[in-house]
Amino acid sequence: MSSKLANMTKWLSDGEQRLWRDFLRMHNDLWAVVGRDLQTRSGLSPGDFEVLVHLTDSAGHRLRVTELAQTMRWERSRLSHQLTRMEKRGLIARRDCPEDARGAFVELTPEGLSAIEGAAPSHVETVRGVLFDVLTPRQLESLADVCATVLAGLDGPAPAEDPGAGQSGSADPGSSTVPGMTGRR
Amino acid sequence: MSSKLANMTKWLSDGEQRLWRDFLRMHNDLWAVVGRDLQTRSGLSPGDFEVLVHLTDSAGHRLRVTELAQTMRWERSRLSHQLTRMEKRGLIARRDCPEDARGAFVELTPEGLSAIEGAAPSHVETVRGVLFDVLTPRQLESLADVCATVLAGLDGPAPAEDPGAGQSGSADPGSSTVPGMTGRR
DNA sequence: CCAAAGAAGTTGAACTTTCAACACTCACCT
DNA sequence: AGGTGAGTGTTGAAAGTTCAACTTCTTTGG
Repeated sequence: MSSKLANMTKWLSDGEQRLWRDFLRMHNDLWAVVGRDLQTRSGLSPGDFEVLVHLTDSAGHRLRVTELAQTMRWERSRLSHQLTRMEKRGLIARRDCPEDARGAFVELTPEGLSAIEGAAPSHVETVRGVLFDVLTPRQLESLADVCATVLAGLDGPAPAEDPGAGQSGSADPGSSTVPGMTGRR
Repeated sequence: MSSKLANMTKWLSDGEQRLWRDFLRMHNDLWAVVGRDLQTRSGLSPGDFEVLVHLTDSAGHRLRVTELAQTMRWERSRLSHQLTRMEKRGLIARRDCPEDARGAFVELTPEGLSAIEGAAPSHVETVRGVLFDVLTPRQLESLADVCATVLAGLDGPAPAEDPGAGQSGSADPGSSTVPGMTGRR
């Protein structure tokens, strides 16, 4: 038996392992704080808030369901359930789409608008408190750099196959009033 | 009197907003890849894997439930449900605790051990592929620094101003064979 | 024009996570 | 003793997520 060549794993070093755990834990704890703040101070779940953010950011405060799902990187089904719950609470409304009878618009209601306007200040404060206020400008720069690099690695690493993955222009017109999120789970 | 001081929000700048979104997206996408790999290549959920990691790391391959929950930062209830599912699949076993009749041990079974041994190589490979292979040593250093700072801020957020932010002994005996995680969700 | 393929959204069932009890045991106090 | 308060772990229901159909409409190609 030629014992070693084929499947040796290059394990993580101690430092790598610590970094990986810390990285996960950082997000975990940070997100827990932010999510709890949102929930308790505004009665919105992170999912609620994210939907409202994207609607607020969009022209006419309305979006096609699929477009919203792609922006949020949620499955359409998950979003549909979420929208049903939010519709029940009056935060959004569904509208028929004249151009494509299969489709539907999601529209921000006045209630939804005031909900996010009420939630945003405290949310921003929390985000500052856990991230922007504790890191130096240099650290923030590094973090931005790391994020960009990792995301680039995830978006375009066409390894060997899978023709249908091209996500080209990262059209993310970060715009108006309220800070954004991207889900978890 | 300065009229409008009370409730002005200091919003996020464009750059801050972009960083915040990218940060969340980075974790999101990265975690999606890692989780999917785990699930499809080993039949283990991230939760399964994390439980197994911590049991593998512990003396005697057994831990008290609360200890495990604290390490993982899961609620006891969530862990209990998770353990029930894993017990059904034979990955772990529950044992009575002689010292404290209220308590219980969770123990790694042979099946659990071989499950994680089978899963680990591919998992490590994936983690390298999305993180350690795409970042330079300098970037990794920065990231480690950022993680440490943010975590310190979350752990000991002395509400008022605290000049000497203590770096207490974060006793994390990162030890044996397998890389760790910390749960999402 | 019509059948087949495909896209948009929704739905129901299974699964996971959260939340609020619950049962049981321990530790302390008089 | 014996009562009370706290700690350990489990449970059931509600909320949220995933997965695989399914319905409806659009597009494509003969």
